[in-house]
Amino acid sequence: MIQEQLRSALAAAATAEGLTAPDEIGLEQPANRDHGDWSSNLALATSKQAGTNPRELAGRLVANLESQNIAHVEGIDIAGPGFINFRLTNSWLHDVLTHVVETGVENFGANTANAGKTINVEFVSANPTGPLHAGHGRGAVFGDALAALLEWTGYEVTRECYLNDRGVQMQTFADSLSARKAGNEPADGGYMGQYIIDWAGEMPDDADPLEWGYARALQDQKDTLAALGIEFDVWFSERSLVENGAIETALETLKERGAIYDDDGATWLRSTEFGDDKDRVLVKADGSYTYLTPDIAYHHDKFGRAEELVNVWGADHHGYIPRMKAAMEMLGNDRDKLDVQVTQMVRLMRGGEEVKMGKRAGNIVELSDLTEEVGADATRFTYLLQSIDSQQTFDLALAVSQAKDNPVFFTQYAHARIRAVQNRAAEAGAERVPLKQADLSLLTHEREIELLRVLFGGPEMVEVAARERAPHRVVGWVRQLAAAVHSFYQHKDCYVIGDNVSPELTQARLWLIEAARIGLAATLNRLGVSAPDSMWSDEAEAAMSEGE
RNA sequence: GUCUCCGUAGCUCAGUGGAAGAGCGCCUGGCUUCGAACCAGGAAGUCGUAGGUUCAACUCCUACCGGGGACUCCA
Repeated sequence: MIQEQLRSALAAAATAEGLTAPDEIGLEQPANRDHGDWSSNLALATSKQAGTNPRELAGRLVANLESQNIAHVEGIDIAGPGFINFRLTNSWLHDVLTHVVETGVENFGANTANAGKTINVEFVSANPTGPLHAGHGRGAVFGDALAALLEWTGYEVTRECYLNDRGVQMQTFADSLSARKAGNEPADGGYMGQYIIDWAGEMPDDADPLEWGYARALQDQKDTLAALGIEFDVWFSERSLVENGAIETALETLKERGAIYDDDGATWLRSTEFGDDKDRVLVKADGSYTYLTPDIAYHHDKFGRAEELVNVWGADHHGYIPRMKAAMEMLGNDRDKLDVQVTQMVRLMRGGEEVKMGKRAGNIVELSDLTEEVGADATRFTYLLQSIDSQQTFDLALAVSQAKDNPVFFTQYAHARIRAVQNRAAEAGAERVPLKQADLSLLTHEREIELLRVLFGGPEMVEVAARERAPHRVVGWVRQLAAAVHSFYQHKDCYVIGDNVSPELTQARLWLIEAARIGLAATLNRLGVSAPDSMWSDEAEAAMSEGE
């Protein structure tokens, strides 16, 4: 690709000047087009080494670069403190179009940087004692999109959900169901939601409340997740850790390593020795485990199944990270291979007013209600709009609006518009010729070039987004591509078919929009959002054709 | 008090040490020939404050200010 060409040319120029170029020569696409298509800081980075000022060094480097006659380069300037700016002919972007079409929707943006590596992404992991709420939704969609993003870079990904299916909260849940079944209020600290009453009503008389309730809650969560297109490869039961002795084994191992001690009748983990701010109880004075203990065994188990682990946790669990990392280190795992992604809170708004109440669960809004109200596509896309590091305001009214201030609509509409043009071309008899026969050099309009420029950035976006564990970057990019599509589509000089458009130009533009469509569809697919061929609902379409 | 996330345009938020961004809102313009749920242009910034590192800091480091969250032998 173009970067490699430019980098090797820069490296050669540096060598000719007797300089040692940095391992990674700085090269970027300046935001400001006046600064050329590509810009390098090589002279700035090596001027000290050269013992001269950056601009003078840049002058010598440019003289050398010009003598190299680099492909696609039509001019090299020196700017500012000593940047070397390359101006390129459009031909380099025409190569991009070909490349995009060749990779197709399946492989657009994909790379193999992590091929052969296994990674386990654990997310949701909500107690199986009730429905998922809107807060879970953010972690659920983030985790699923992150998993897809990691697959995009070659990882073999396991999507996993941990089930806290033993312990006191399960008993509390069962007791609450029993109480409601008997027509009583749950005891203090019990589950008070309306769903407990509903479920108690469904529960057969002879059912074991704990087992029946567990199955009921789990099914509810699975249905909610399925409606969002989320499926797990592994549902990992905490009970299995008791049954196979993994918890006892982990405790034994920690004991052998001197990582635990007894005090006050309880067993403590020396987590302060590995970065925690206090030691943690593993076995309480009454002999039962704390929440942490099975979880340690669980994470240790995951390390046996994947090279790298990612956990998606809510902000309320951030304090839990140091003790888990400490425990993993004490069990001989690489703490840096456990990456915990923390999602900040979500506020739900509807037309400027905060939404706090759900239909069934009372003081929480259920994820299933949210999905039903705004649809799976808008739910996913909206959750993914922002970095998980920022608190989010999720506006339900905006998510369903059919206007460009709704990013979901704006982006999907770009895909539908391309389909509309392609259909119109087909109706007009403009059959797309094979790519090799199309004259892409006709694509010179500013809007066309901008589209190609954005498409070029796709693969790098994927690299960065995966490295940063940041699906929201994918969303940002696809919105940018959608904007470029709308801008191209709208421009009077950029019609794909028309009396003023030569058949050759029509062909080039048909391929251009197909490339853009590939970029949109590939990216939306990875985000788990559909790339529709039409924005009209079936009913609206039916109504229209009846009206004709 | 400790930990953590956030602080960038009026609002909601992007921003990978390199030359300040998007959408909304506001102002202006664009469908009597195409494809206006859209597009184009404009106004709007002490990047919380103060230091430090660097040729270069919104970005890294330190301290402070303001806001959210977490700090159980709960889960």
